[in-house]
Amino acid sequence: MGRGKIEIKRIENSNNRQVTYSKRRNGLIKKAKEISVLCDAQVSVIIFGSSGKMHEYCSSNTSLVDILDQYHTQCGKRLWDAKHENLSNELDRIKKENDNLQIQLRHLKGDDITSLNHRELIILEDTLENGLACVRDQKDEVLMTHRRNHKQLEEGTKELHFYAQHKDMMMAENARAGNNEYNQRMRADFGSSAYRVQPIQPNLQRRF
Amino acid sequence: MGRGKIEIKRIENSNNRQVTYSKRRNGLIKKAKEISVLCDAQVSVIIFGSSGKMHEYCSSNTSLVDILDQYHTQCGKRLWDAKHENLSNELDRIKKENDNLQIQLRHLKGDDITSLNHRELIILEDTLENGLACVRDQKDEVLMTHRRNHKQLEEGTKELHFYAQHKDMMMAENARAGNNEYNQRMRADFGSSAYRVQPIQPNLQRRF
DNA sequence: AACTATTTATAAGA
DNA sequence: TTCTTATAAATAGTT
Repeated sequence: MGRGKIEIKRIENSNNRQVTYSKRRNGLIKKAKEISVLCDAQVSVIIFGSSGKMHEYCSSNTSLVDILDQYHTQCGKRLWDAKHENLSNELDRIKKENDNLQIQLRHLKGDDITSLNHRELIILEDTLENGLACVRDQKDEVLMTHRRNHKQLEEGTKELHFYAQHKDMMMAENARAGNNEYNQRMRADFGSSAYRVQPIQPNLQRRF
Repeated sequence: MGRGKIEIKRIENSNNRQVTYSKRRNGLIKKAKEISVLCDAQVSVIIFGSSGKMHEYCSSNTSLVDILDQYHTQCGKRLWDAKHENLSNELDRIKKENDNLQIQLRHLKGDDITSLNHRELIILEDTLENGLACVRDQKDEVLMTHRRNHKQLEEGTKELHFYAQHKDMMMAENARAGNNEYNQRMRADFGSSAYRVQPIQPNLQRRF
């Protein structure tokens, strides 16, 4: 449609090609608009020229995302690349796993167990008994550790009292002998952190 | 371009609209092919008619996915990224929930509890005791139901024996009296499923 | 689905 | 690029 007929094959003259591209691109988009209005159709046209620049048309009653959604629904092709598919599958898998865990958890808490048979109830009971035993052991363990710490603390205190008494005696004796250097060393030793009584830690207090 | 000029607005006659759609759709796709060949362009055309059926053209040197990738690169519009992001977020959320459940579950089974403090151990112990109580109640319940069923079965059997004895007596008596019609009816009655002893169901047997 | 009178698109030239 | 215009192509209405 023009001054002369042309063959439909790549236009070798780059200038001509660019001009034709520009004209026909407008024509194509005009046609797309027309069909969408005349026939109430949803149309998407995306064109990249050889320069790489993009031009797009999408009918007014919709959006490219809508159209691609429909595309996906209708032909089942996996446009939403591998990433999407993988994510989607993993989500499904994890949701199922989640449901399973929820059920197990409820069973262990004694909920929703009316559907279980005798064998399953026995397994559940065993699991709970075992868990309970472990928890009680651990509770004992924590208690013992606490007692041990407490005892050590008391022994430390006794020792401190012993040294303190000792110090008083020695200092009194040395004061009489005029040995001031010794007194200073003793003061320094007993003032150091190694012999200082630590208060019980607040978080330990809270635990018991 | 036809016998008469038309206004570019929705064709109200549905038959005309359908015909025009079909013609113009072919025209559009032909034009798309031509521009892609003549000008070395990448073209994608997607059309949904009012019936909802899809038609598609994509230039031969490429694919829709390629074109959408380029679209994405070039205009930075998110298109399906929003969806991707949603999926990704949900996946993270559910994974976290899953981890939590796994930890709770392990704790209830008595695993990984060395990090728990005394207060937490007590809560865990309570939960386990409560669960155990529920499970034992349910076990009892199942057992009682079974016993009740068993008893009913036994009573049924006794009853059957009574009728069977009764039948023998009656038949003997009637045989002496030559009443064959009565005997036949009795045999039919006691042979019917209503009085047949049901075997204990295999799945019930397996449960106990 | 074919036909065809007309309209529309566009190739080549300016 | 844009305008012009001769001509090819598309298509509206008809059969």
